[in-house]
Amino acid sequence: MPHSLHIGEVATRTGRSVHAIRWYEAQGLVPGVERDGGGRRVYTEHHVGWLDFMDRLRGTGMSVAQMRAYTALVKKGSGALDERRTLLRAHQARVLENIARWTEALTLIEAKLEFYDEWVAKGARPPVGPHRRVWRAAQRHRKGPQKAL
Amino acid sequence: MPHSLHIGEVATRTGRSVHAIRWYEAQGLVPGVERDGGGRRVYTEHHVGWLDFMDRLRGTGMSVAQMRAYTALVKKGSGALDERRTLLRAHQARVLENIARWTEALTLIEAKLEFYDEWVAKGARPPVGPHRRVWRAAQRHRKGPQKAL
DNA sequence: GCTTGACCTAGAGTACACTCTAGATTGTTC
DNA sequence: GAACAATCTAGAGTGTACTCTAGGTCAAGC
Repeated sequence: MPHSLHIGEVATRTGRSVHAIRWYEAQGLVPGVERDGGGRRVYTEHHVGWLDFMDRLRGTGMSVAQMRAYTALVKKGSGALDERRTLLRAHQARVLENIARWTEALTLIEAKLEFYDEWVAKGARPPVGPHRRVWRAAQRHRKGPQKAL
Repeated sequence: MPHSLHIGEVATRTGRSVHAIRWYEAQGLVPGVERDGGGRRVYTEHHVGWLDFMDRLRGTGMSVAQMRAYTALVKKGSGALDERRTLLRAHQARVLENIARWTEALTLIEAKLEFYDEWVAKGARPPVGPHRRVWRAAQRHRKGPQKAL
């Protein structure tokens, strides 16, 4: 007998607004939501876990459209396992790429901060030495246009 | 004598559209753009570098409003060095947080993929063992609501 | 049985960051 | 000097992901 929850509790537990949870359901991102006699949505722990996972996907830049596709595959059951794997692996690759991109940008930001620190310490703009070297090395890795996230 | 560029070349070099570059300028994100006799924007290598840096900031989730603030400080010159550092350090902290968040999500995605791999290999849904352990460990790290990016 | 709070639906509104259109001007090439 | 490409301005339109409003229903406590 799974303990059942109303939407308000789910909102508290997942840290999302009631509106957002209903909107997610309308977008096809929350399968298996039952209703009680009065027409109110009834959730279980399972839904809380699912919503948390959805947040992980969203929080790593997966679009709602892709989350919808993934959710649809999960609804299909074990027949769509391969497709589920493919979708998730594609996302994994994107996450890896993004971590790499963010890490590279971090190096640049750190170099700039060191440059500023030196500037403040010396009271004069330092020669653009190591800072600029880091920068140019980073530029070389930029093959083409980068889409923002 | 810095080689000068028109907006089209800058667009090609930075991988952004001509529209986007003009829009960035209108948003106060590109200081020091001169005009030629015919009213056309004239850029130098320096602007290309600046735009690339702006892309790094955008690509790591800095909002246009914050980029505008940073650009304004740069325009002010060495008097606003401290504020520049503060702003950039705050962004550095956000980038670090995000890398951590993405890395954590990656672990989860990997666990789910392993679970799927096992499922496919065995032909039956495996007991939710190590996969679920990783998951729960990750859940414990989630203190509260997480904003998507 | 009446108030109060949580819930319901449908749809409008918002924030952000572009992206594109229209109509005009400028510079170059034949 | 005509054609054509590239540029200009002002402003409208787009996509994404919510976020909120309006107007109503339902259930529990007094």
